[in-house]
Amino acid sequence: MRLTTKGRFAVTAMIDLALRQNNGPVTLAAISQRQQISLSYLEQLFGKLRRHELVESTRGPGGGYTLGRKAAEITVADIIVSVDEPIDATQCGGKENCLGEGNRCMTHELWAALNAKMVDFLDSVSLQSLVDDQLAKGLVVENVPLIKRAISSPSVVKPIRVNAP
Amino acid sequence: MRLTTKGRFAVTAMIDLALRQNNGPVTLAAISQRQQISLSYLEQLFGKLRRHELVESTRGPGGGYTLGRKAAEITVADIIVSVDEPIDATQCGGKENCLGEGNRCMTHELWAALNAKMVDFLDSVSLQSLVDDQLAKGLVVENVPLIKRAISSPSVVKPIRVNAP
DNA sequence: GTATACTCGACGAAAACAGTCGGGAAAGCC
DNA sequence: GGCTTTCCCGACTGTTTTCGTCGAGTATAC
Repeated sequence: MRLTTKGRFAVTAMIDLALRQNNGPVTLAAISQRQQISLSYLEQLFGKLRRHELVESTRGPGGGYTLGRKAAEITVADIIVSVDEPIDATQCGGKENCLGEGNRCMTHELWAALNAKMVDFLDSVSLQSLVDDQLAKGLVVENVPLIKRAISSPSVVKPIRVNAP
Repeated sequence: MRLTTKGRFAVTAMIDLALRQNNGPVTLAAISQRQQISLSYLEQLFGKLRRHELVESTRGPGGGYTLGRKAAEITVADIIVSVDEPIDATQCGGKENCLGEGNRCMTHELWAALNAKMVDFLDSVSLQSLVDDQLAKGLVVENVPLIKRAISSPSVVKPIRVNAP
């Protein structure tokens, strides 16, 4: 289990998605704008999330991403493991006799206990609980009118691909 | 809160230290050998741990490191924070108006909840509890006689020098 | 004095991170 | 069909962090 800003981006984006998907699919461009994450980087992360079936995609106009399961059934551990590839933490590769000596790799053993504790913990935190935390804090999810068949509006917010420096 | 292999090394080394310090100070050379961590890298990590007063050092022959407090009073969060400098996780630097708009930085808010949960959790895991886990698992802290010493010896085990140039 | 062991700073290769770019492919709308 | 929207994918680049080395220095014990 590793935890970097990469995992933070993924978790943050997933909370954003969970908060807004009732209006239909959410585009990465919108998340990119709100969370100030590079669109292309989000694409990479969501590619992994999709392959792990945490989100589903819809192409074409009005498309975007939705959660693959209910928010209550997605855990933080799911998200972090999806984007931070496993790369098994033990340098011995799971073998028992890491050192030729009778002494097996102790590092493996010592770390395993804490690692298990952490995975258990992060697996006990659901995406829904984080969403609830936000709502309880009084966060207002403004219903940005996401009308599918809007009259041809003159004010076209064109999401550009390149983010501001 | 960040969690990388660096933190893992530090935690592992601290468990190793806690398991063996009853015989007196433990040298980094011994930890390096047992845990397969580069001696110089350990020196860097323990420099930080010492500056955070998690360990104490004793110079000279028979010297080494001992815990700065009782193992029960050292938490995993203490260790990880010591080696992984803070580098506050929010790109807004804690400011409220990250974006010029009325919308304050949402990323900060969304992440804060989980971050707090994790810090709380890691702060609830003491070094002692990890040590107990190991002992419960039947780990034998053999007093591996790294050198043959005379029967009448001081209470200090002298490990051999590992990295002879 | 000498061996031990911590202390400190500078340096460097390799990996991961964060972001970029360019092109595709499916879907909806005219 | 053509057009736009949006996801999809692989390759590329620059920066930061990891991980480790080296060399010199200081305190302590014998």
